[in-house]
Amino acid sequence: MTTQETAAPPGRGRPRDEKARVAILDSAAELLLERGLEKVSMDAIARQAGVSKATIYRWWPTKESLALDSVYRQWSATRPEPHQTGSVSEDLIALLGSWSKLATGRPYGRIIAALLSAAQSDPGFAQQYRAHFVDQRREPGRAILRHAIDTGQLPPGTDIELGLDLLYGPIYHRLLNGHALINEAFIRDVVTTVHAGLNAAA
Amino acid sequence: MTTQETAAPPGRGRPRDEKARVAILDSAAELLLERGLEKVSMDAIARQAGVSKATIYRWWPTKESLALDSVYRQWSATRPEPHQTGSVSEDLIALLGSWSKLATGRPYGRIIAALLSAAQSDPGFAQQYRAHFVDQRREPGRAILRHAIDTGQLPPGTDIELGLDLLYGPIYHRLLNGHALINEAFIRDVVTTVHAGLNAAA
Amino acid sequence: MTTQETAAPPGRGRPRDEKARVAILDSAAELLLERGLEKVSMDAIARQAGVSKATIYRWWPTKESLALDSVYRQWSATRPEPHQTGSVSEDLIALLGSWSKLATGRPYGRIIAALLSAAQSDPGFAQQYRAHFVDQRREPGRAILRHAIDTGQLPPGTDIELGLDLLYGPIYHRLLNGHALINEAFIRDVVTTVHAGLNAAA
Amino acid sequence: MTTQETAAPPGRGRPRDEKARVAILDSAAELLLERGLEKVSMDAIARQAGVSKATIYRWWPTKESLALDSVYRQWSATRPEPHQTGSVSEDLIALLGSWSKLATGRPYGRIIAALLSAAQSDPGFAQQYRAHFVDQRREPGRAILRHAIDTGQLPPGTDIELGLDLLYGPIYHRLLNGHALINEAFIRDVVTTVHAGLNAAA
DNA sequence: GTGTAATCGAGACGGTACGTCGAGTCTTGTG
DNA sequence: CACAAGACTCGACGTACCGTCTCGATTACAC
Repeated sequence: MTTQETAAPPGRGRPRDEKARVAILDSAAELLLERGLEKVSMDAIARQAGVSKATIYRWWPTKESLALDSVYRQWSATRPEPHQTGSVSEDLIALLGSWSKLATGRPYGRIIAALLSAAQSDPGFAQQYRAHFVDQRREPGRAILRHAIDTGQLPPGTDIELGLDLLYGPIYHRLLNGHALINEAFIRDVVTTVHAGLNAAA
Repeated sequence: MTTQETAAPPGRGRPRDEKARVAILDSAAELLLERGLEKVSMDAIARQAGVSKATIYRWWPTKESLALDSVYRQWSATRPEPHQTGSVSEDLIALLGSWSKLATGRPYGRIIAALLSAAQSDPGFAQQYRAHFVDQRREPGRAILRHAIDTGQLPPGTDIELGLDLLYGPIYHRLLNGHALINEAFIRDVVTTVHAGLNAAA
Repeated sequence: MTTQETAAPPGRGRPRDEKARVAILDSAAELLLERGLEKVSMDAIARQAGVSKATIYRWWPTKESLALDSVYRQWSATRPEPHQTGSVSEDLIALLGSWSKLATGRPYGRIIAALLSAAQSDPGFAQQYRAHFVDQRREPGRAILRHAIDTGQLPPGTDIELGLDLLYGPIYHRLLNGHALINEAFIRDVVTTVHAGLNAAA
Repeated sequence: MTTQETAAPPGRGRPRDEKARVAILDSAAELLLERGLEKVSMDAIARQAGVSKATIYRWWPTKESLALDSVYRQWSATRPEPHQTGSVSEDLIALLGSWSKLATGRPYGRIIAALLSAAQSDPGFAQQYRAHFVDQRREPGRAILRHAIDTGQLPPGTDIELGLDLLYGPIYHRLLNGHALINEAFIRDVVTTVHAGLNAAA
């Protein structure tokens, strides 16, 4: 689930200090939200976590990978029950609404932007980023769209990946560019329009 | 149009060296495309431009602002005539298609991502970024949508800003996340679906 | 008297601005005494003098040469009449006393030290420094010693240059090292001891 | 004996790299003698020593303090046995002669001048300079003069500090001003005259 | 008066070094 | 082994001066 090996094999030597791991992730998250990725130094994280810098580097190769794990951990902690109402629109609005609330509730936007930026020049990191943040988020949406096709709320030939981009894209767009607010009405409008469009365009 | 003041009053003192200005912008663009923002140093840009670092800092406060001007200059150079066919869909496809070709033709994506990331922590820079890259891009789209409403191709109450987010969002989403290709079919699908959705949802 | 050519041949072109020359020398002296040579920038001198930097460089090749002229001008302004009493000791005490008062009255020490330091690596400047500060100061002392030999207050074979070093050396030593005070008693002791020594050693 | 703290308590953390310390001091000395203080950059010293600039700044706050340690180290290495012959004059000539040979053997003069200059504007540095170069040098001379008083070669009331200034001052004077040579004859003349003077003036 | 020639203020320029900061590595001793 | 402490390399940062250069504007003398 995280970037690095989960642990050493059985029990050779001193075992990994779990408290240190948690302290690092928590300190990182806190500092990242407070200052943003590029304004947070590894020394600061180490100091805040009461941990040696070497200990961080033993488990995370770069600041970015630590940030990724750190934020992912926070986002995973608040995983809301995807309440299936049966209606595509309502399910999507619930899904995207709760996620957008999470994303905009604290300054995650700039961490996401920084990770996104780092991913542009590092294919390996890009893959990790997508695995944790893109795929993980798209999967429940994909399930809802699939279910919608099965129940006839969307035509059989519907391009699910296109649909997901049409749903997530606009929200990410506003999240990153900040040119307009992300509120419930916007989420509702996006879902409604895309739903209608996918039905009509078939 | 650029970041800094256009010039001092009339002619007091030695005038700004226009050749240096162009050399800086060109060198910056070249290096940025080659390596990405964070891997390009001001020293490298200065060296490449045959210019002193102080001269760069005299006119651009940060590397980011230079990158912004530099990329904007390149994008402005290739401003294609938005050929109005009269059909919303065709006009939008032409607009978004030519832009996406420009954006994906060279590794602009990572520069955009870096600028976006910088904008998250600097409101002043965010405003500049939006003025140059967001607003500038949305305006022709906005014109097309307005015209579509006038000609009855879209219902009168259509939310234009929502429409623009639905059109640009998915493309930016793929550009930045790289989880799927941006090709003509995708552009066409986005436009078609959004057009249909805006008509149906009214 | 100064470092640079006194003027252009006859009168072709705009003549040198005398007010600027004085303003530069005065501003330099003021700033030098206030901050010391290495903490004073040419820009600061130019600003203070209400003069362009180029104007300074037109007449003085380096900051050091300007400092030399500037301090020399101040020291020359207060040239006290060397009142010949007829007694070697009294004449020397008067000479060295008035000079040491001048030198210690304001922080000239650090300017002298800086000039001295600059002279170590630049033979041309060293020569100028000596001409203005060393020779100029030794000459009246030399006259007194010569007169002392003529009047029998010092033996005929007295090494005058040695005597001058024995007189000036200790004062400079305290001026530069600051390990002990330079007061009238010290001057008197130096003169008395050296006078006695030169007489006894013959 | 040096500028910085000798070490951290016992053994916490990686110990200071002794090889780096020596390499820095040696490289500094070499470059300083070659070019003089102001023409040597910290980068050059770091490069020559095969060391990072940060490592230098960790242990020496300024270039001047490094130069001081560096030169002091060299001067300490060649500490000649002060051979007591019993004669004040001979002892002093031996002492001052060997020191002046050391000081003039290589271009230490300009480094001394530069340190002296730096000391003029920084009381803390001035104190360090005096501790290393002035006091350290005066002490053996002081011992000789004290012994001379004890053995009746100098009168009981002799002002030792005055004597030291009369001895060292002229030599420093010639060293820094370069208006005349420092040779054995000069040293002998200085010592003889001062010795005679101190005896006669009492 | 009208060149002609040198001056001046303003300020941009190339260059060099500064001293600092952060990333990531390495080297100790301790648990 | 893991880990705390902390020294280390590397490379970039943004700033400060230096000394040079282009401007346009001024001020004299020579014609």
